[in-house]
Amino acid sequence: MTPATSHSEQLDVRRQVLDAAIDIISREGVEHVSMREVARRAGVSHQAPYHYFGDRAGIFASIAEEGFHALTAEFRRINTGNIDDLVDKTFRAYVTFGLTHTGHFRIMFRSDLCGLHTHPNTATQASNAYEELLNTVHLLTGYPTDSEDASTWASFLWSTAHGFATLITDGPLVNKLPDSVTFENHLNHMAQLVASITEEHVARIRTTLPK
Amino acid sequence: MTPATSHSEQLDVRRQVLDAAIDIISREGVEHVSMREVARRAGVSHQAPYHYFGDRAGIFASIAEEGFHALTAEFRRINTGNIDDLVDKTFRAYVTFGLTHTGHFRIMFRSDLCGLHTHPNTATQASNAYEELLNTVHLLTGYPTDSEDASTWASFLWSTAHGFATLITDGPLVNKLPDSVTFENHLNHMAQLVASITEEHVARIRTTLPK
DNA sequence: ACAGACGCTTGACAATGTCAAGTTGTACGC
DNA sequence: GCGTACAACTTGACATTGTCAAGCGTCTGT
Repeated sequence: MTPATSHSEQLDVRRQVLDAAIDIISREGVEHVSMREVARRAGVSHQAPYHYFGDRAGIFASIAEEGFHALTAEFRRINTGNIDDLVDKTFRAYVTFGLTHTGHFRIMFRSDLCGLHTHPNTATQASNAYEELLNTVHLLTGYPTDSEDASTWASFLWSTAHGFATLITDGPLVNKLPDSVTFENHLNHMAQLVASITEEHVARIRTTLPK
Repeated sequence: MTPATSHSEQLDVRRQVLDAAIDIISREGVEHVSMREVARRAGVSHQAPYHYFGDRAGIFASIAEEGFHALTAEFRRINTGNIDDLVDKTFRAYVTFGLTHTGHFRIMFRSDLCGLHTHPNTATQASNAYEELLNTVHLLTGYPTDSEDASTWASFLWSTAHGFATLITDGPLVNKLPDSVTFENHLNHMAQLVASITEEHVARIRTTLPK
């Protein structure tokens, strides 16, 4: 309709398309994201999104890229602060991220929606997140970041937090708790369990392999 | 074309539709499952699947139902056998299930595809799996299956295995391992880590809370 | 002044999910 | 033996979708 050429609106369309998609994903699920609906919400024609994202997978790749970038920042913030309770903080941060950025989270691990090797920028951001988690493991255990032990530990931490966040956001787990248990309580107990279990093990490693 | 009324083909269409969908999901991802394609593969008209499943979500609900049923059977088999190495066996069984039944696994935790409260049979099977895992926790720790501690532990085991399986089947994790680490190795180390970490903690609980 | 890019738009196409309305065989009550 | 009812489909239609193709106006550099 209107030409919409004012400078302040230049990149607005890209942002609005992304936000529309993120909103739909978090409310209704990935399947309800359509090119034409996000275009409609951004107030542009059904082909405008193609200019910025190439195709539907391109939108998802951009969302995943944002997501990994934000997650990396969280990990880094934790690692560069007070390093007490690293496991507890990282676990909570991951789960909280999944709950507060559901629109991103639901995309980030869907290789069928945005193949990492066809979207290298997304792959880079995913790598960065994993690298930062290896750093967490290093701070926690002392293992060098390129060691096999470190990758096992990083997988353990990521898997545990990822599994919990997934089951909470999408899975059948949340309804299966005893009535007395609120979600907050459950998260607290899980974070505590993972942290204590991990730190016991780390302490034992440190005594058998001193320095 | 042909009438196809022989008795042996009575429920064949239902099965063939399901198998076609499962095959597509595991090979190409959920998004590539279409009513018309599964009908085509089953050799029937594009409306035939509606007779058995109602709508697209109905197909996914049936697949998830099968998946939870099979997973429950695995858990039960482990719990009723030799109860040594319960954690290791359960972890491996879960991850192996995800890898060998990818078509089912990718659906089972997608509430956007088949809402559990609109598909009660699926919800029942999901509950059964969780109950059996609570039983695992009971055998492992002695906690009563309806206790808060048991649900925390069940969530821990499920989350860890689920997260790992998800990251391996769909996530960016698998490419991030050091070159020297094969998948088999990684699974072995993870299973061992989770098992040892858990059993250390269980042993400590048992000494502080005797009997 | 003008070529080319950027940021869109309009138009078309095949494919999809689903509603509505048949059609065909089989089972069962009477 | 016949009608009714149901199961297991089929055919047809419709709006909506992802994407290709081509066009249009505005800015930018030369």
